[in-house]
Amino acid sequence: MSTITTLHAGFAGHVSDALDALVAAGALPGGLNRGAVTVEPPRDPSHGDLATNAAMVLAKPAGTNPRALAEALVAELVKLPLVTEASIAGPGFINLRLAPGAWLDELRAVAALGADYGRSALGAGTTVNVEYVSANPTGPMHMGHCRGAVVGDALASLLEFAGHKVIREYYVNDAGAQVQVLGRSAHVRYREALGEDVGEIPEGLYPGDYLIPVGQALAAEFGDRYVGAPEEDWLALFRTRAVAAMMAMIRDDLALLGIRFDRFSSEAELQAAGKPDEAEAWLRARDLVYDGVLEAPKGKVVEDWEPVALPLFRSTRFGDDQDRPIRKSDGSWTYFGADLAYHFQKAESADALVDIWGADHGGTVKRIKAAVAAMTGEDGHPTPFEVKLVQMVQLLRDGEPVKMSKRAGTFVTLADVVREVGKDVVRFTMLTRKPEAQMDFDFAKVVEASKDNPVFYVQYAHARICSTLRKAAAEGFAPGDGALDALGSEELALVAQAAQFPRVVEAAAVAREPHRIAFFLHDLAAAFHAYWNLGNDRPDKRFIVAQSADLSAARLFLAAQIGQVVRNGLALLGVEAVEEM
RNA sequence: GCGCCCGUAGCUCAGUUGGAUAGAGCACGAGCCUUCUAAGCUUGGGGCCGCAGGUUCGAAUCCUGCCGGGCGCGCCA
Repeated sequence: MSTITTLHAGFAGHVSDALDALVAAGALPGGLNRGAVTVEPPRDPSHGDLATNAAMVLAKPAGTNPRALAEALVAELVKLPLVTEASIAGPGFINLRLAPGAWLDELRAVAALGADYGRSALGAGTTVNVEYVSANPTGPMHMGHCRGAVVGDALASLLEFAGHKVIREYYVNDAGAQVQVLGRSAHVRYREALGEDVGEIPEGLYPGDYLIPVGQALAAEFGDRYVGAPEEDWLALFRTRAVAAMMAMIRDDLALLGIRFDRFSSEAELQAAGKPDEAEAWLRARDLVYDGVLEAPKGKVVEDWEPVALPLFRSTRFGDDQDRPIRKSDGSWTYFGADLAYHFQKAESADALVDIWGADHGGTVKRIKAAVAAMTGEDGHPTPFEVKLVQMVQLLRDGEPVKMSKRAGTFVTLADVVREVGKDVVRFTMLTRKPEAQMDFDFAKVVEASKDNPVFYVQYAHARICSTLRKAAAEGFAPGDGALDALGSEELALVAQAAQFPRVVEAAAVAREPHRIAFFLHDLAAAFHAYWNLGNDRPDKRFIVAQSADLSAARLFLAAQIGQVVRNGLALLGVEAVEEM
């Protein structure tokens, strides 16, 4: 790993050093918590290049006033060679102006670090398990799964880039009633493959054509052996084969989006290995599971409701509204009972857990958080666990909602959408909104090649850079950092914009919000396009200035590094940085 | 009835986790192509940050209560 320090990280350190100097001089008490101290660019660039709130947040605990502390801090900060001015503003902000050399150093850092520019050690090598998609293995992926898939995958990449080890995990729900239905559906297709006229697929089974090849494969393998046989002879077998086929199909769908998982965990295997039993025993020993009577459901009338004694997990002790059953009255595991054990299993090999769920599962967040808290928190340090809910995506075509019905077979598959608009468009679009907000996905708009469409806008910036570098090479100019002093304030402003990337990566990783990268890229692309257009009216502001090899080399070096930052950002989102459009 | 999420320009949305005069795109008005890609840029108007309190040096951001929208509320998955 390189020892190059990026600009923002460097100045965070400088402010910290200045505070240490004040402590050493007796001007500030030691041991203050500096967690709230920030060093970041001010919202209004006219205030300077960097601002810190250190004096304001430390004044009160230090027993002094912000102004006095700021003055002492300024006296330290002006000693830094790259600081040209340090001033106090407003309630006690300290604004710093930096020498051009600070930005030029950053530009060299981008070049030196290349694809690693923006990579952070923030995660300190701790392992984060990110579970996402986890679509039921009963059919192809549809658009309802898409957003969670993209958000989860981008988040995983982001956390890796921010210094975590990441496990990308898919939980295969291959143990519930729905896979029994899948097995029966496969049996119908199996009989059909053997020549039987099965007519309409019966109500309650999966009617999709995607099970036809599964039936054919079963027919080829087993002949007519299971045609008239009782269900207990074939259901487990057919279910297993059908699930395997569905998972193969889902992997193909995911591959279209460029998504791959490190681990597929099977609910059926989890149960076969006795994990839920172990969890129950462990919880019972601590009186966290007891036999109790479940309350009747609220908010709607259930006619056949009968109070029954069930093993309940005391989730109310950890903030849930109600204790939750882990087994059904027939003794089999509820989804929650197995999921609880599953999360405990995940926590054994990770320092933190993140689940990406659809908003329709929001009602079960409290119980699973309660379970993780109960099972990992005995030592007082529960495994950090977050559930990110992604809201549903409304599909539109020219402003009209696309009607979807599983029964009518008109649901929109992920594969169809990716084929129609492309992986990059799907991925970027899904990341241009914070996940917890509802979004529309209009086929007409997302393929539009204009600035209305952020995907093309960002890719266009990268393509322009590549095109410029190609043209320069053809004319005998090459990027070089030998005369970077030739760069002026407009160029340095562009560097300042790009230099935010490492900060944005860290902030996005901490917040688990990959969409921030997408917005950063849009802003950077806008800054680049604006700079580019200076050359329309003023040939002396173009990247290639025929009269000056030095200036051209410096500007091309700048262009190349902006391109590098765009590439690094797009890589996190899993979007291709096209070189030509 | 309860829980979770959302409410910011006419529309679609950001807002650096409590910072300075709240931003961008679309739409509307006015400009910029014998060009390194105009798939772009410049510029103008447009705001009770849902409402009301509270917390503090300081609130779109945190707390409480309302209002409006979405999702969910068997032993389903």
